[in-house]
Amino acid sequence: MATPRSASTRDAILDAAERLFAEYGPDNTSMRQITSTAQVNLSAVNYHFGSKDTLVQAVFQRRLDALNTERIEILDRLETAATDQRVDPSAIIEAYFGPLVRHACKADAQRRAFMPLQSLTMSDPNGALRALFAAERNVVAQRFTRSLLRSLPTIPEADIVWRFHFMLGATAYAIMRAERSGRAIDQADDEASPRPQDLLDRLIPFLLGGLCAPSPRGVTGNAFEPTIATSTSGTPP
Amino acid sequence: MATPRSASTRDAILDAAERLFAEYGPDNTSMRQITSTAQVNLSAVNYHFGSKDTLVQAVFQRRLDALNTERIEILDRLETAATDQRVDPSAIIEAYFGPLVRHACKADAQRRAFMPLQSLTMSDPNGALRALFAAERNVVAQRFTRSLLRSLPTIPEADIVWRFHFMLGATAYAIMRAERSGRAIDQADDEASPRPQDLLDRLIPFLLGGLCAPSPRGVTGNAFEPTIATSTSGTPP
DNA sequence: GTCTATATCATGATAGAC
DNA sequence: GTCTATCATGATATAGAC
Repeated sequence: MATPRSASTRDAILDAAERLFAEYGPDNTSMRQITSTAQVNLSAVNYHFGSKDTLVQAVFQRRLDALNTERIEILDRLETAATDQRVDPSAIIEAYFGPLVRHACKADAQRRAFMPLQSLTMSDPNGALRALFAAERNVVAQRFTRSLLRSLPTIPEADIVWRFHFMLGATAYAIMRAERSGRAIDQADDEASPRPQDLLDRLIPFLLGGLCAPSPRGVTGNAFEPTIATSTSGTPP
Repeated sequence: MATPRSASTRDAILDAAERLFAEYGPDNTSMRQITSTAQVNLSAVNYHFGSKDTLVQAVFQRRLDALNTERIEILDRLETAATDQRVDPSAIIEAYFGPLVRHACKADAQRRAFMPLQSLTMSDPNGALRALFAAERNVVAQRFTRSLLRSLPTIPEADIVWRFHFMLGATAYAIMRAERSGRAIDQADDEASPRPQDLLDRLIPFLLGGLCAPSPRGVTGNAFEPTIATSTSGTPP
């Protein structure tokens, strides 16, 4: 926000941190690893980001913004293309999870290994990260939840919200498995990463099947509600 | 294996480590925190477990063993109760994921907060843990995969295997969300934890719907195979 | 078996010259 | 803005008395 002069080293730090975080996780990545990988001075990270926590935050934020922008663009196109407002639910799911999977599996330009960010967000013990993302994630999640509601009028809203979380979990886990099989951050071949489309072909039918599953006996009571707020429901954690 | 004398302090360490790991993750838990919580000496953990890594391993192993034993017992009962070998698939899913969810949400005796172990296993950056669990997990996963195959003859085996992983991811994520909302490790009320049955009532239909979803166009080629090996398929990562 | 005391090391952050 | 040098802290692990 304040002093973006010499964006070069700043971005070098972000890129290096992103690679290393993807491989080892933020906790197991030292600032010295980051700065030596980025070939910048150790103090540069404190100068540009203030602290390691702020750097972690910035790394995640950068990718999350790009991801959500792409997701919203796709959904916009889908909704304007549909004559009525009933978009194919499979396309909605693809619009949300497709960019995530593709980003996660992408071999980035010269560097390899990209961050399965939301996967790591899941398991971070630092609550600050989660809180920071909650706001922005809710905006796009609400868009998608509303679109799914219109597309699947027979599914109760509470089920849509719950199952959206379940879908996220299934996808995140699948991404991690796919990423880990890529291994070895230092290898040079940029195209050996697992094909994201193969994973999506397996994943989307599962997600759609789960999303559209019949609700059992009367479990309409919102025992404890997930965190994506639609219009009515609050956020307990 | 070698020297189980004075199991008291050993178990105290395991219990304390389990609580703290669940709250902060193994990486963000120091041995000093563990030993002071367990009210044992710092050196005791090195004496009993050799290193911190071995302790982490032991903590996970203990719970995983109990979990798998329970799962197999339930599945055994289901299969002997069924006249033919076709068990209700919903019951099979419950047999696998029910104990996991219940364990994760359980308020343990005097202590509160239990570990969502497989959830953390997902995100551990240490490959050793994963490798260690792979063998034992495969044994029970194979049992369940075979049972699901008999129960759902129309679903291709490859889909069963893939979707088993997706189910694991959805469950792990849901557990983490439920656990995190429990918060605060030191509070005294043992029964305030989220009801596991409420979560299961939401989760099982989703899992069943995803598992039984129709397979789309011909994606029978095993592009990259998940790690649970049945009879025919290998394990690429 | 258990403890005190300590060795050894890596981390995040900062001070101050340039 | 960038660097060197350093601080203070907390980590795991070990040596050796009891």
